[in-house]
Amino acid sequence: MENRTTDKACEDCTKTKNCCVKTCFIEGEANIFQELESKELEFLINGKQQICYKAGETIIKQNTTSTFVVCMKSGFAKVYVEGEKNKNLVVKIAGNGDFISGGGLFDGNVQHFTISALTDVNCCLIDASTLTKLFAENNRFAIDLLRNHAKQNNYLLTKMVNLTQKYMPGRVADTLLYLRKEIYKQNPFTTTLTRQDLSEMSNMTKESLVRILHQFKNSKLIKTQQNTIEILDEDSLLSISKNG
Amino acid sequence: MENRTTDKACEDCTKTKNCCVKTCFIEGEANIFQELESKELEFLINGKQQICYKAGETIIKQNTTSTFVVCMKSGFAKVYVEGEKNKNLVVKIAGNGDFISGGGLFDGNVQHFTISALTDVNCCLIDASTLTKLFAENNRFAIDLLRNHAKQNNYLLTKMVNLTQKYMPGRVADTLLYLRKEIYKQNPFTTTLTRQDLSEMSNMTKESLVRILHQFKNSKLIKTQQNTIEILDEDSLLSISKNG
DNA sequence: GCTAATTATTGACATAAATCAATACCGCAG
DNA sequence: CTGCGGTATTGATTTATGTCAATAATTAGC
Repeated sequence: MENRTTDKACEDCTKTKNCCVKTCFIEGEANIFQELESKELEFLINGKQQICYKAGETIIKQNTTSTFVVCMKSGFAKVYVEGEKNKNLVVKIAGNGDFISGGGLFDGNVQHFTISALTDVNCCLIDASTLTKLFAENNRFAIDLLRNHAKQNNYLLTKMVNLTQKYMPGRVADTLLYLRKEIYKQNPFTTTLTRQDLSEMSNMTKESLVRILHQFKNSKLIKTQQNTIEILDEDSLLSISKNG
Repeated sequence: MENRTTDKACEDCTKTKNCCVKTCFIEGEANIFQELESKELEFLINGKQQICYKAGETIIKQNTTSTFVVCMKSGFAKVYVEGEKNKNLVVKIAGNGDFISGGGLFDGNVQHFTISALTDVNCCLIDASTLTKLFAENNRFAIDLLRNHAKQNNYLLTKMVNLTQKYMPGRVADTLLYLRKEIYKQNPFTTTLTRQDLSEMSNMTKESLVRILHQFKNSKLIKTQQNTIEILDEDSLLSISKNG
């Protein structure tokens, strides 16, 4: 838990205690706090730590023990598993409002993935014990947490099938569509992900990824300029994703 | 939910209402009911259906809508995702006491995998609404369910990395060790899984699986006789699993 | 108990994708 | 502006694994 920095936004948040949980997680993927009453939120807020990370910093390190759950306030982070032989598998990109549980929570407290900041990241660390204490008062909150876990489960299942049963072009198409639709939500999107990162999302070498991007470019499916990618023919990418 | 049969065990259970949840899930993987009080168990038992399936029958079909959670009482079932092009991926084998949630529970009620009986199976179907009603009375139960989901999550994460980052021998070694340690829990074990099933657990073609088994046999790592497999050199298999 | 139908095994070949290697490009420190 | 470290791109080659095809071995039906 080294590498902490405190910027202006964090100071503001500490002062008002009104920023992170209460205000910032309304729109997120999980929207996990919607069921909480004010006093319950207050309880959470008192227990949390709001931390800022610089791009490149490690937020959670795989195989370390911790009981924190990460709530993203701003910025993007990559969630990945470090395999043997220096091979990583990027599981997902976490963005605004995402609630990254799983890991060791409720299961031994050992983190099963590393989370690393792609941009400057402002996030909260909430201790698991704070969460579980709330269950007694508000069981709908437990259901929300379960829903978050179930979604994650189904996401992993789908990803596993995609990675094992599709050829490279299909996997790259998946990665591009995921970034466009789920993460950046705009069409020419600019990313801080390197080709290496993209290849680790798509389960292939960086050389293979580059070649596929080149093919897509030649076929007028996408346009690329350094780290800016524009999807020109979404329908074709979708059909490639469905394995053509 | 067709193909229901009722055998003696089920009749007994219906009479006594003391069999499935209360008695049979003490030793299971999840042991999800340990936190429940008697009257809460009674509530569950009243809402459940105890069903017997014959080997080969489908218990849950992917992409159908249902709100059931499956609790295995006896027998084995395979849990698999049906991908495109008739390619399946066997995610896990469910055995005695296993609690198979995930699927659509808390997330749209659409099943994300198929469960099919490998042997005759005796199991309970419990409606999700029955479970969630219990949360209000007993929040530790929610935590147990969360733990079950978290374990499943971490299992999927590990499996995903294994399937994508290991060569075939490593994947087959994983499959054999999994069956021996987690499922059958004895050394010469006899399985009803076909080579096709084994290959779908290991993400390869049946031909490749057969070849690897043959290699293992030649190297004196295992002994096979039809559907009975004996692991002779567990240490070597473990080292192959760690990628050699 | 015998034929039909699955399932398992083995071999020859094709190919998707990794590896190795070389060069080109870019951002940054001086 | 200039050289340096990392990132990106492209090509040549190797290799792991799938596909196709033929045969053997089991299991199931009559």
